[in-house]
Amino acid sequence: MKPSAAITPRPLTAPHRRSLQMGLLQWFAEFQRPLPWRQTTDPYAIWLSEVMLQQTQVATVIPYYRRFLAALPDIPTLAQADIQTVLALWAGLGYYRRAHQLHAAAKQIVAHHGGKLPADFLQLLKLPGFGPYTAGAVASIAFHQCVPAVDGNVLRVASRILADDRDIRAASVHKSLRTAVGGWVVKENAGQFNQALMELGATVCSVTSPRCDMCPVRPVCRARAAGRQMDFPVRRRPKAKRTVHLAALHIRDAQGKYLLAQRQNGALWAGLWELPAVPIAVPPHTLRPIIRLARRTLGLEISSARSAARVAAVIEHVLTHMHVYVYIFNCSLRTAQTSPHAARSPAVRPHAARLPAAHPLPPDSPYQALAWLADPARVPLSTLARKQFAAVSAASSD
DNA sequence: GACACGTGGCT
DNA sequence: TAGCCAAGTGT
Repeated sequence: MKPSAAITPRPLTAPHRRSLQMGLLQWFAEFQRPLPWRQTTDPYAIWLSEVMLQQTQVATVIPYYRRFLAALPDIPTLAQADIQTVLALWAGLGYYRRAHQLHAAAKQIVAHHGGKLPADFLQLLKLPGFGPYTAGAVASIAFHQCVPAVDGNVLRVASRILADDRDIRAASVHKSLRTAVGGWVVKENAGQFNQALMELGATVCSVTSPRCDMCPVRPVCRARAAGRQMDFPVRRRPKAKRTVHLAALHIRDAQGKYLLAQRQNGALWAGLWELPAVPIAVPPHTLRPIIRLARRTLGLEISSARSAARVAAVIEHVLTHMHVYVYIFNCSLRTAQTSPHAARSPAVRPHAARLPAAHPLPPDSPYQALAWLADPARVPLSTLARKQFAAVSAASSD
């Protein structure tokens, strides 16, 4: 059977929902791991554990959690502590923004909430470092609010229970699953229920080898019923990187200055400088076909005297979403354009215009400015641009 | 929606 | 081994 199109899975039936709730709570009561933050009802301690556990494994967190709580046992103490002290306690855990935000939130709590965590999901969400997960976890575990706490484990568990064939990586699917799980939460026992779901994901419903034989939720799991527990969650195959070819122009004036181009704001590499380049469909052999493109998209009149010039260097650069090949040509401008002249295009920014001899650009150019620069290192360069200059200087020293 | 952010563990 | 992933958030 062809996999169905990605649609919102139908909700659990009421009997299945009740079976899930009871099975999970009983299982959790019996089999939960005795973790330090499960021995407390202090909202601050619970908050601290939730922040430390973000993208960080339980075993790593435990010693940091103990040490931090011993040194800074409550919110006022944390709020008064020097940030250096906080960071020293966090050192080695990673994601240091969490420590800054924890500290900032403590200060806000002292200033605006009398030193106590607000006992409400939406209030918590306003504090630094509280996203939907942490606000849900603290609201339900510390304050018994009936809200879901959906982390990576819960996403996986819910995806399997519902046999959800949508891409688990999409934020829209996270949101949809948060809503679904919100309908499962046991009102009187929200904190226990949420922790049970996470614990199930961490210890039974694992990524690579779900142990369905010991799963309390097996009777309601649609993936298991179909014998397809390994088919969920569905992860979109990372899109194949598209390949982009660029012809870049290595142009120097009589003083040896480089002609550089500054990327448009909002574009890839926004505001950074590089050799002026034009996109081309296929790897080029000679400069000839580039000349017309340069005139149209860069406003540059390339001399046709060297139109048979070959590629001087090839750069390869890989980004998250594309594979870039840059073919560098050594070329020169027609004489009229090599002489300095003032910027007159509105596309040229004032500071660029102060640079010696900026060039005007067509309105739809991928660049916001062109300028002659003696030393490219003095302007911000993308990694790709650094490769360009490395290649150019290597080629010219041959 | 795509990325950056840190570190450790696993296949 | 080169990714992938772990109790995510902010931009």
